[in-house]
Amino acid sequence: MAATTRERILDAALELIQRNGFPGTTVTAIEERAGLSPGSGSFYRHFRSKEAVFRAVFERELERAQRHREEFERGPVDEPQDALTRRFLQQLDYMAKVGPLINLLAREHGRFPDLTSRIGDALVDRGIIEEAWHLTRDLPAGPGHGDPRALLTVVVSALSGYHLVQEFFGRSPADVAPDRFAATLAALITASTRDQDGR
Amino acid sequence: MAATTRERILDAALELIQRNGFPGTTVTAIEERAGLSPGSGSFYRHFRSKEAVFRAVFERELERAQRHREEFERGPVDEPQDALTRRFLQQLDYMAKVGPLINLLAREHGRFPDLTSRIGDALVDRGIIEEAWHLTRDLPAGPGHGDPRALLTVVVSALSGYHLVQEFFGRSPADVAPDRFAATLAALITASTRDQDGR
DNA sequence: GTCTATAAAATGATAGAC
DNA sequence: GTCTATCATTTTATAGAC
Repeated sequence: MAATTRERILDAALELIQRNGFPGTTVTAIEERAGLSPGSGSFYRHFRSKEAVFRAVFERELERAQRHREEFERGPVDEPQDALTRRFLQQLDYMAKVGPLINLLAREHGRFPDLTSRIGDALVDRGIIEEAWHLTRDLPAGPGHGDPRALLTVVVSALSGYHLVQEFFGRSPADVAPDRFAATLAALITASTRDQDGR
Repeated sequence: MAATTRERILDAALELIQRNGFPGTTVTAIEERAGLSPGSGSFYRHFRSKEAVFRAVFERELERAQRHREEFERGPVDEPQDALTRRFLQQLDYMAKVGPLINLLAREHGRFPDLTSRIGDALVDRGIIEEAWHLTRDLPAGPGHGDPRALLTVVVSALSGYHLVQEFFGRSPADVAPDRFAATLAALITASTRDQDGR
């Protein structure tokens, strides 16, 4: 443990920026939450500026996201029918773990465009690629649907939307729990695929 | 036309708060964008405080959202097969129209909890109810799926997610256009429903 | 590495002339 | 209803003692 001051500052900045945004977070508040004397300027022994700490927070969260994704990719997903459901639940779990990064994005997209596009690569694009991989593996005959790419878009949109609605409003659309949501999404995919297979 | 100063201030505040958030928007910047002398304080002849103008902006956007929804509900949706696709495209269009409100939410949820829950009622809950209504009407035998409520959650999540990803990153997941997305989502629903009907 | 003290700028808000 | 001028406060950031 033994968190260094630098780490406590990063924790404090992440927490506060998630809640209040970048302009809404003062250096004084960060110092206070990090256990430093508020207004003392001790912050500046560790970071050059407020923007510098934001970028450092961002980098740390992006690395965490990479690590979560790696352990996620090693997870066992080999069963035939329920594989999709479990896969979707894992994706939701992953989104919850990288929630801080998504919150930073939701608040500050536009302020630091360079960072925004890097989140896009890390979350959405890698999410798409990985989902494509698992869909082709988990479905009996692969995605037999007419437009596999659009199918991916639907899946990624549904997972993202479910997470974000929960994040913004504190509850899911229609108050349906994650497992119920995931099972229904999986059922839609498999039913449609079977249908298109011409059974 | 002939926008009053009050309306120009509301426009300026909406624009700036969407981009920079509430704490990131200064009264001076609002004045400048509204054609007033920046830093003059003329703003305060029209609004008591920065919070007051935020609330006024919010109310105006909420009223606009209600109006958009009313004309939306009067739209003709009576064809059998493509009705769902067109319905989903209308929903996406509606989300684009109430985009400002969604942006205010994404940025400032948590700062004004009373306003957040009102957006939730107006957008998500009314969206759910209306979607339920149209699903039961547009599908041949009604939603034959095993869990109609979870199906609604999937639909609303997918539509919300598609919109928000586009909002945050400037492009849809996997770069699939709205009509392709809507058609695929509709195909999923109808295929699944037929399947459950036991044909 | 943290503190006190403080500089320099920005910001929310007000007073009063026109 | 808008302007100039201004105030009080907050905020970013620095200097120097310990």
